Amino acid sequence: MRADARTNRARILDAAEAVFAEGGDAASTEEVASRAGVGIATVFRHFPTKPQLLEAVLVGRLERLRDQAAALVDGLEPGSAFFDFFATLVEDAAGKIAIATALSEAGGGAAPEATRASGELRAAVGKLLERAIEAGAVRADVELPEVYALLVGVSRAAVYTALDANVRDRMLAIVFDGLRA
Amino acid sequence: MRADARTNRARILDAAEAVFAEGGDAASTEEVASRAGVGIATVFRHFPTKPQLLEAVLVGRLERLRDQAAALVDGLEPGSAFFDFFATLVEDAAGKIAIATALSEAGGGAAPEATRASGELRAAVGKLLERAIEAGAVRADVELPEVYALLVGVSRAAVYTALDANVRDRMLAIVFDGLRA
DNA sequence: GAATATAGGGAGTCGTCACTCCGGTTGTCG
DNA sequence: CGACAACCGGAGTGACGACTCCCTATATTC
Repeated sequence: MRADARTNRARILDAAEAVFAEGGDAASTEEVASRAGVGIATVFRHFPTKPQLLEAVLVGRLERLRDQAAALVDGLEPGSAFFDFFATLVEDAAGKIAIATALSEAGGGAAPEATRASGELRAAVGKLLERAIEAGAVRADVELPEVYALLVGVSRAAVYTALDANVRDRMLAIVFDGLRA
Repeated sequence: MRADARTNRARILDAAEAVFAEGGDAASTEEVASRAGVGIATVFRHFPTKPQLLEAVLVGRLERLRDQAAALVDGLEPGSAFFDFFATLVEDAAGKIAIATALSEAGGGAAPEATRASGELRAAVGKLLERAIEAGAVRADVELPEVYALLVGVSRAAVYTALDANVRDRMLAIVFDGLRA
């Protein structure tokens, strides 16, 4: 692969992430191309169909989240590691439709890479949850599926209602209380 | 207004509700028309633009929810009235993209009717919450905005993750615990 | 039951968007 | 530095969806 091809690919991915974060997947490919400073054909050469471009963005996001979660697993406090990850993710999701979509599109489509990445993130969150339960910071009868669902739901709420930070924190506090007591 | 016009209008609204519930607002107007058993032109005569059709569906849903909430206010137990409404709404939202959208689109667009209906629903939920707090079923420091945000979020989670009933109930239980303790 | 306004239907129109074709450009390797 | 392959860009193309035009059909009114 030639050098300019590699940098263009990266530029396209960055632009696509920004564009889809703002406009959702309804945003046009042409918008992505112009934001990346390349022609449309270049976008389609790197990602032959729009779903494939969306998948690439999705996988990037999921892997970054997975790495964040994995890094926190080896951190010090299991309890705050779990809650911090939860809160950070929701905070990041505000204004970024794509993150919420990334979370929930978990293997819904027939995109193998996305399914894999989603599974890995889920596993990383599972580890975080497990440690938090062992440390007594989360109720023992809480399981991964409902935690994941809450993560998805609260993220989407943050995206779709123009939530100011205050309300968002109060909402998180309620959910966290439910996870603890 | 002629009789057939009235029945056609109702048929279109019903069809639109079903179609948009399944496919989201990306579903085509032609699909709505054929499901209603009328021509496309008829749909456009009653609702001159697609946003207006969407708004009409939205207002219908919001008003029905508002009525449900209002009916529960005069019911017997304030605590279970609140939690029942919450649970019922989330249950109904599963598989119906439109309900979740209806909740969150709350005055986002410049649609006056929708804004009004959304405000009325919000007020009805507010009453429900107020009574529940007075009865000691919900913590006193909980306020409407975060409750509404949770309603939106949990509904969307139910829609976008293929949530089975079991996980959905466990998720609700966590949120309810957070609202109580 | 005839006259008339009102409503319906389906074949268009127009714009948009995903995707392609081909002539020009540029990195790379001997 | 020159030649070749890899890459780029932008003007197309085809499909699809929102919306319109106009002729036909039906409800209403006297």
